[in-house]
Amino acid sequence: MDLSRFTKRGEFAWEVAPREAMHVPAIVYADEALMHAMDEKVYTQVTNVAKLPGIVKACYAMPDAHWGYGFPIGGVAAFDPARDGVVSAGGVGFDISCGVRCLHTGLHKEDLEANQKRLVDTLFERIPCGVGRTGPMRLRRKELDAMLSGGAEWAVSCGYGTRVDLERIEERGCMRGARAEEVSAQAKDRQCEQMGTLGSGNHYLEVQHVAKVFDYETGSVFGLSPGDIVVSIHCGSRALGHQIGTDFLKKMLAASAEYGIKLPDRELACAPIESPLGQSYLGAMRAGINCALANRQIITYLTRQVFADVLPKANLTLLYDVSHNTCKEEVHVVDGKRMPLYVHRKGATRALGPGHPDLPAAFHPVGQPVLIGGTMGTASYVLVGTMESAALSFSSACHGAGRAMSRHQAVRHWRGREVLDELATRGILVRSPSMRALAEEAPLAYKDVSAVVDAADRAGLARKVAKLEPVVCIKG
DNA sequence: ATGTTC
Repeated sequence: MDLSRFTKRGEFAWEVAPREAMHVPAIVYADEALMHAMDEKVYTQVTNVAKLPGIVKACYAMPDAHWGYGFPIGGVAAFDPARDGVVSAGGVGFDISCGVRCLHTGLHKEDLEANQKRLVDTLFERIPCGVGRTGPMRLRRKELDAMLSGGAEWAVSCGYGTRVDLERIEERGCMRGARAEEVSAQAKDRQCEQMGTLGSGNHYLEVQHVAKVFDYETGSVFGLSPGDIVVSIHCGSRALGHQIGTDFLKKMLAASAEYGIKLPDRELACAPIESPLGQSYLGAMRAGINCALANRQIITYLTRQVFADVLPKANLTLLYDVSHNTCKEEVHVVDGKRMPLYVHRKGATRALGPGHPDLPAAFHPVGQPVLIGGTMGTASYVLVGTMESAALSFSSACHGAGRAMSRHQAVRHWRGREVLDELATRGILVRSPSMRALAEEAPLAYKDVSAVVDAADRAGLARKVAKLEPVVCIKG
């Protein structure tokens, strides 16, 4: 990316002052090396979003930002409903409420040694993954609607976990204000057999060990010590979220003209928050959030069954479950005034600081666990939310490594079998229904997740707590 | 991300 258009604001923040139709500045958080390597499209997209009606304060890009549909992936933007602020389907993304859930196992690295192969094979056998795979249940319309209203709370009421799990899920497992009736029949039909499935692309289930702890005090509050075994699940709302995105993009494109919104890019199609279409999308999108929360809860249930068979000593309890593709109503301070805003986070993790009322009591002294998914060959990180991120990024941080190479390029560079074998020599056992998917997801097709996390840490978006390294990975 | 292109 050409840096000459940015003004440096400290070592890790780069600002574009409002120009042309921009209402607010655009700010990218990254170090100089990540800035140089960053997709040129991030500049175009982050400055385009700054032109949308009702945007407040600034449009942000996280250190892992790259080219997305309309908004960059790694983008954060907040809109004021009282000043014609908008909601955008492309600002949430197609995989509504894609997120990461991390589970303690109570096991230590040595406990795995004799069972690693059996564990990966059993997980692969029992956890449906890959394009179009169906899950362990088929929901009738009424049950599906209950799921869309209830999220993980619904899943627990069906026996997929306990109420203790809900405490450690964003929104306590249920996004309020969901409107199942705003979700199309097509979206529901596509989803009815997909609950409890991982999906494809960068989605995965990994068994990881805590390779390093940077902050022992917070690590102890999070229950993370060196050598501990954890399970991380990265997936979202499957076909349902994708269909909601497709349905509403079409409606928003037609409506943008009707509402007199001048779009800098058709992909930024949106509707005023206070309009019937804006409210309809928010209701459907919240139903999509509940679908993702329920999905991760059911996958957790399946994972617990696998551990009960393979490593019965294990006890899987939630550290936390947090999304990185949402639009949520939150109160933030802008120009010294507290106001309700609609915060879009697309490939950006909510990262609440210490004492925030939306956090469970256990996290009040330190802040929210911020779960950063890596690639199958590298590392994942657990960060903790800071007080200063409220002013820096509407309490948001990065979400992963971010792609450095397109899927198409990756397939030309590597063969899936090579990737699999190379990882196996490093002690990482991977299973996937698709060799092509493994080539697409080759670790080197991603940016260096450690550099991304360091930049987020140094910028003050969130602080490093622990580094997780994979042992076993199920990839869609 | 996605019944990997209505």
